[in-house]
Amino acid sequence: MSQPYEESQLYRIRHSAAHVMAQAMLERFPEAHIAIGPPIEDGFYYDFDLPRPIQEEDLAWVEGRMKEIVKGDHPFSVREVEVSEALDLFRDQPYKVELINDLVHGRTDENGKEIAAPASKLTIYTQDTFTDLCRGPHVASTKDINPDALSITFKPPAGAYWRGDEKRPMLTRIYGTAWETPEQLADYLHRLEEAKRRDHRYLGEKLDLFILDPLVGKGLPLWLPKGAILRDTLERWLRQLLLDSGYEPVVTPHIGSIELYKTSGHYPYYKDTQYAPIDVDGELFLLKPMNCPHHIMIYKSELRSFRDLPVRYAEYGTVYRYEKSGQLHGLTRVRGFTQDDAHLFVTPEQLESEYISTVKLAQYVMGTLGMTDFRARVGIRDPKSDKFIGDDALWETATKAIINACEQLGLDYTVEEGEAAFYGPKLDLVFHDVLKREWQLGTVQVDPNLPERFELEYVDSDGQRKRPVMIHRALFGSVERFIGIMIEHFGGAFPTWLAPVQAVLIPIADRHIEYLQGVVAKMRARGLRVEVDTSNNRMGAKIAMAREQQVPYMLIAGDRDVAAEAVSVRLRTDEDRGQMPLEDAIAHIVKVVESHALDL
RNA sequence: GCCAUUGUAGCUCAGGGGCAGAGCAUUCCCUUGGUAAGGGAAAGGUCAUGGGUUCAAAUCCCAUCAAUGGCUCCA
Repeated sequence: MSQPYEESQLYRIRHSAAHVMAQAMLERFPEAHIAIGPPIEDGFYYDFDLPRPIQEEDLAWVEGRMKEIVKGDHPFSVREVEVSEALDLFRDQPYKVELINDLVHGRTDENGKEIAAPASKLTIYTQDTFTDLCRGPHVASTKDINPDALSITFKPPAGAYWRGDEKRPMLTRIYGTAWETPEQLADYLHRLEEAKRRDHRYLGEKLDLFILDPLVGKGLPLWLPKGAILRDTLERWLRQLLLDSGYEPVVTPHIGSIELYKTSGHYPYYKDTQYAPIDVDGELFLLKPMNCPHHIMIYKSELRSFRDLPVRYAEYGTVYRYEKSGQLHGLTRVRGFTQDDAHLFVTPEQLESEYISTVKLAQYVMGTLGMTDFRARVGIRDPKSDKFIGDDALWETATKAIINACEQLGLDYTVEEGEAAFYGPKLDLVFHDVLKREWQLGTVQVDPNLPERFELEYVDSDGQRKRPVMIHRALFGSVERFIGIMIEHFGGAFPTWLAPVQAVLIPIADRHIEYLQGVVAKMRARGLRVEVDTSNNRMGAKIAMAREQQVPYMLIAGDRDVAAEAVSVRLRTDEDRGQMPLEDAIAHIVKVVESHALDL
């Protein structure tokens, strides 16, 4: 288990399967050019430059042919060749020639990564009739690939730029998946199904949470009442938490003068993702792409004493960013979104402890929601890039403060170069969702640069004017994205305190409706969100529908319950709690809601 | 934005040059049923939009718009 993926048998199987796919593809498309085909998580792919678009029939044929080749028991043989021989071997394959030249001239490897030294020898692997430039490793023989644990038709073909560069040709990428046993393949396909069932776009519609309407505009979600109450509940909770933690709410407008963003330095960095400026009487305004400059101006509105610090301003700030149409995706990638944004202005001495308590707050918030599968990523600047402003000393102390905080918090963190914000280094909490995709949610950033640019000051105890440090932080990141991820995390079965409908009251016959309407009044008076199902369905159908909607509690009432001032309690988990006195049932649900419990 | 695919009722989808279809949802009627969907009827459509080919287009062709899977980028 501790063996790295790259050294595992599964990795070899997938790498070898990619070669088998390339062989079959070249049989189907003899004039195709082949690019690269590495193993990836859960499978492999190979990129091709094809003479025509690939059809489903082609994929089916190639998959069938792959299984034949695999059964053929062809050994994978490796041979070391001179550069000249390699160039000759692959003279009809321009992508391979480019790879060879980059390797021998010591520029980059097949992944586009820089390499330390030029390669003097190259290796080629051959199975059956197919030879590929490859560093290996491979399985001994094609028979080590289980034909019943192999599929390339499970996923549609995709476009991919040669070497990931949007200026280079668009190739056709064919994904495959391969496992050691058919059971593992079935398991994987089942996982994909499960991910589909949890997809927030599917659940968003099924649970009436939000819609995206082309007439409104793409990437601009509309929150339906049920989605809005969930969002509002989440926002109110965090707002109160922030008030309790010494934050002050502020409110800022949706557009701002372009001069503001030129001063902050945002303008050149965000140019590509901004909407065109709005001309108002000859003055240019931008739809707000971020909130920080506005909060800075609030800080600047009066002279600050060291006694005032830390100043903590929080806002649900809606920002607008132009995203290319192809990358819009449900709630997780939109063009107008709301950050749970806050900016803390602290003295250099306060930085570390304030930073630590901010990260702790983020951990508390995620812990309460039961979303705890995180990794910590420290993003520092890439010294070779010009994407980062400010001088080295400021960056160094800011970066040190973050690393120190991580150490003190005992976080398991990685440091990644080039991942910083343009104004300072940051710690991102990267969440792993059910598909094992990574999402940056919370971020806590140290910014020594904007205080410089805006000439922020405070008067210290010695009467001297000094420069504060800023912390930019968001715990959810984007409320839209966060809720999208939350929908998938819970599969729509939200903790009771967040569930749009917390209980459905189900009468067994119409004569029980009146009793349940009394129950509704009582529960609503306790702040619960409940509904009576007065539809003309049988009880079984009402239960099925409440289950579909993932309503946590179903309170059923018939003659026996009315007579006993009780309800029969059933949970969305199918657990039957039996008859409970009405007051007990209500008290239990109120307790679950107020404690933000994850269990019912 | 780029490559590929798709767009038919509110939703999920069938149909594929010659009368517009089903299930669920909606409305109404019957049924009043004790823990995963009782029965019947009605209503619902410029087949994404615009142009073209044809005696005839939802169906074939072109363009546009949107969605989906990827790539690149990102909260």
